[in-house]
Amino acid sequence: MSSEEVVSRIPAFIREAVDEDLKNGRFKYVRTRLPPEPNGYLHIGHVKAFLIDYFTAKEFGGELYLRFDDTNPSKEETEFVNAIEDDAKWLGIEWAKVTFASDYFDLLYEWAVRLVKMGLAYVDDQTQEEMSAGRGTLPKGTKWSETESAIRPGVDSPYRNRPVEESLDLLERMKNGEFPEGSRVLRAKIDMAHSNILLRDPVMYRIMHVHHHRTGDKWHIYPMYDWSHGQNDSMEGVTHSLCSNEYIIHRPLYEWFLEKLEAFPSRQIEFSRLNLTYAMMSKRKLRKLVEMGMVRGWDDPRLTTLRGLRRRGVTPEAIVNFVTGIGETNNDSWVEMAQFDAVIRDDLNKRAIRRMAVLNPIKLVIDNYPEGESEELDAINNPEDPNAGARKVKFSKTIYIEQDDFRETPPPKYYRLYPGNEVRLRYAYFVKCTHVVKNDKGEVVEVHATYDPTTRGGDSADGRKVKSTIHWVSAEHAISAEVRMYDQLFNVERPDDGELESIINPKSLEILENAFVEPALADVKAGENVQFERVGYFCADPDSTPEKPVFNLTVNLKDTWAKLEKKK
RNA sequence: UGGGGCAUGGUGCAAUGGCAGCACACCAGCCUUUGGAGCUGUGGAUCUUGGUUCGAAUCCAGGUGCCCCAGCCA
Repeated sequence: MSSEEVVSRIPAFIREAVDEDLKNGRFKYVRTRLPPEPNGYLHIGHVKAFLIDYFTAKEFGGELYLRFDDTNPSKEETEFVNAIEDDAKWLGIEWAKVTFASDYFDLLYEWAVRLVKMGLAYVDDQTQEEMSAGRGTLPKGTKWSETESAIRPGVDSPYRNRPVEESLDLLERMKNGEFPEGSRVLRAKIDMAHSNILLRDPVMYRIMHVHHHRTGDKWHIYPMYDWSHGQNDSMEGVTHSLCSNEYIIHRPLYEWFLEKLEAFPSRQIEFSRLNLTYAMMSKRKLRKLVEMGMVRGWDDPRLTTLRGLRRRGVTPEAIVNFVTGIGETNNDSWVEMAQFDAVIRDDLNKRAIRRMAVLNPIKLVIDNYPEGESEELDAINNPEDPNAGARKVKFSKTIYIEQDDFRETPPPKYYRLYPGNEVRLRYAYFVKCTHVVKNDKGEVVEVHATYDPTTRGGDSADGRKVKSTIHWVSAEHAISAEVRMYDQLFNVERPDDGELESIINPKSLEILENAFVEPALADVKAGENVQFERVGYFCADPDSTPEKPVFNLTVNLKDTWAKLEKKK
């Protein structure tokens, strides 16, 4: 009946799973969680998980918890907790409350004691090497393809059947800090011959004499991911624990613990991670890029960190539209950056005001325009948005135009300015090129033209047409600006594959110091989106000063001519 | 080699036994005071081999390819 269709932001396979759980009574409500580890800044790869969690809760009338996974104090910092929260808020994610894995350390320890008492966990005194060998696997670093025979079954640890009381005592003393790091661990007692290696008595606690950003020096043992994540989900009453495909093999373990403990049966559901061509998602390499100074920081506009995208001028709406638009499955996939660019353009086309800016200026002198005079012309702020209003732009005898908009000898299909050709100056007049002035080296330093005063505003009274409209700024009135032009940071499509030094694009940043923008941009605020007509979308950078605004290229406009010319 | 996961135009996603469709990209054209935006159109895909069925992208069996796992990381 209704022509309106409710558009879901989550994939069918998740919606169906949640529906089923609600129908068959496994759950009576929906609660999801975002589990970032506070050891780095958020990038667009995280956004996919964030949005699936957020929209799953939202569409089922449930709630979302933001839970920091701070189980490894040697890697995590408070700085990142705040940054992640800020970024998620900026994105528009809303949560019912913020929690920490460390909030549950006490209860988790009680649960571990229960498992020991049930005979389902034990303290193991083996060295790491002994444990690894006992697991029936090859040394770290071995490629699966180099394994010549079937994987061997594991061998029980000599400590596997030690008395419950002994494990209990040892665990207590591990907690109290009586033993050196690496000397003992608590392991679940599952099955050393299991075909899924994760179930060959996985480690639950390891000894770490490390200060924790929230619990201080209280703990000397810290839980592993598998002995924390699912338990926290359950303790918080999280119904659906949505994560990436790499955790599929962890699911049996996730379920084993909760079943044995007869705890709230949170359900883990997986989906594939987002890969974006020409983007770096590896936290380790992202960090290296920053530390080596290959980019200017975590918020460098060339990075697909949330902070980088924000500084570049990408709006939260564009990010959400993009990520929900590509859909989710269990397929490995690489989404083309061009698709992201298209969404960004679509978003900015509707919201960005239009201004004229000349990035690589060359002087155009209008010989028949009166010396020393100027006038104001009407220009609209956004043809896509009538509410954006209009402005005045100053026009005078000497203006700057783009070097690209003039050729002394035009190639075929070139419609812009060249000797003898007439073009329209946007919102101003028709001008016809008469001659050029060159320097000693034979380079054109000035273009001369005459204008037709009857074409004021850009329309000819006699109905004559021009094939091209170019942008300009009045030399006398323009504001000097710095414009930062960005290109792909990497010269390979899938940068996670290669070594950083060899795949980095040395020309990913070009700084144009001598750009000019129209006076209406004098009071531009950092973060403001603007389209430089015929060039691209830009965003005012925080580095801007009242004397000299700085702009970042967000994304260029589609350039049919550039494509045409490239083909030649 | 053991276990697990995934295969639909160039890319990403639909089609839940009944005409293989959408978006991005590509190509051609229309329109244009942004060579922008918009509009129209063309081309191009079910990994493979069998089977079940009136009918298979979908179900079954075999094969092939790619990805993940042998941290006291998450």
